[in-house]
Amino acid sequence: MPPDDIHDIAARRLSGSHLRYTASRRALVEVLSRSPHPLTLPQILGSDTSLAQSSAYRNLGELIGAGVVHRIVTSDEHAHFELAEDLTEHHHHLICTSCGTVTDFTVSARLEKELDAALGAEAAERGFTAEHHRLDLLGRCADCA
Amino acid sequence: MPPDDIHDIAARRLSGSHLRYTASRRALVEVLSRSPHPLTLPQILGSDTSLAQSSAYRNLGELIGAGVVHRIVTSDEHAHFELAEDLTEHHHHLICTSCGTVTDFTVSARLEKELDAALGAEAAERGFTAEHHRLDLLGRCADCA
DNA sequence: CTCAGTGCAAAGGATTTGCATGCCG
DNA sequence: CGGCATGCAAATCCTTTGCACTGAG
Repeated sequence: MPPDDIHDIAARRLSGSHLRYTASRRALVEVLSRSPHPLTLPQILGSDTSLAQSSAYRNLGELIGAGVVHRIVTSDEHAHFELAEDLTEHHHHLICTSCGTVTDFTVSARLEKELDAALGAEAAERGFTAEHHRLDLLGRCADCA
Repeated sequence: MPPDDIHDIAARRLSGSHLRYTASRRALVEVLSRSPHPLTLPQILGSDTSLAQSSAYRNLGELIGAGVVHRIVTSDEHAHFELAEDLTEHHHHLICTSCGTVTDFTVSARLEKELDAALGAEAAERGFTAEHHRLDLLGRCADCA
């Protein structure tokens, strides 16, 4: 999907909640869409000091509420942010327990399907309404090994 | 495995780091071993007010360091604690995005094996040293549905 | 004009840490 | 006796919130 569409979608989802797709919000989506992996708030602000930290958190919150951004919680001190899966594609995370870096990866469609089947059965059995699954691999990244 | 063995193992692992298996620590392990699912610190203290909150956090930290306890981070405000997998058995979590409750479940050995194979391959390809994987199902529990 | 967006400063809240005391070995 | 363990209170630090001001439509 062409990069521009992401902004169109984001704008549409925000307007659904009477929220504007301001330059700040567009910038956040832009940064996240360019990154090959989820980013922490410090990383997001990193270069661009023009946006106040509180505004960044606030806007990410709005974007999350609108289903544009997804927040990933690891044992790392900071949370990590990435675009919602339906704006990218379903994937999983390699999480370095040493430096906290999060990297994306995918598994075969077949395995993915088996997972969904197994999880769906488990959920049904307990009256649990499944929203989505999370499969992460924890360990040491090449740099920290 | 008989419950008592858990304490023996815990004591042994702690002593390896010159740490004592005190009554407080034993109590923490006992509470976690009796619970059918991971607990938050407030839940752990819950009934037993005899242990100071700071000591509970500190002891859980020691137990985690000794590989006796495992800390689970969700988007919930509190972290959840459970016994290390080698003291129980490999399992996964159903996490309620509404009330934060964490419930255990397992999948077939065959699927588990496929997962390990797929994840292992992915890790090897990137020079990532895998420690363990995490497969969770997020959604609404029966009570919150 | 109205109301959402933004920055700054202050508040929140889970978790950690400093320090003095208690207690096991 | 020496050193870990514990309580209490204070400190941390990511994240959220209050408030006044600015700006888009």
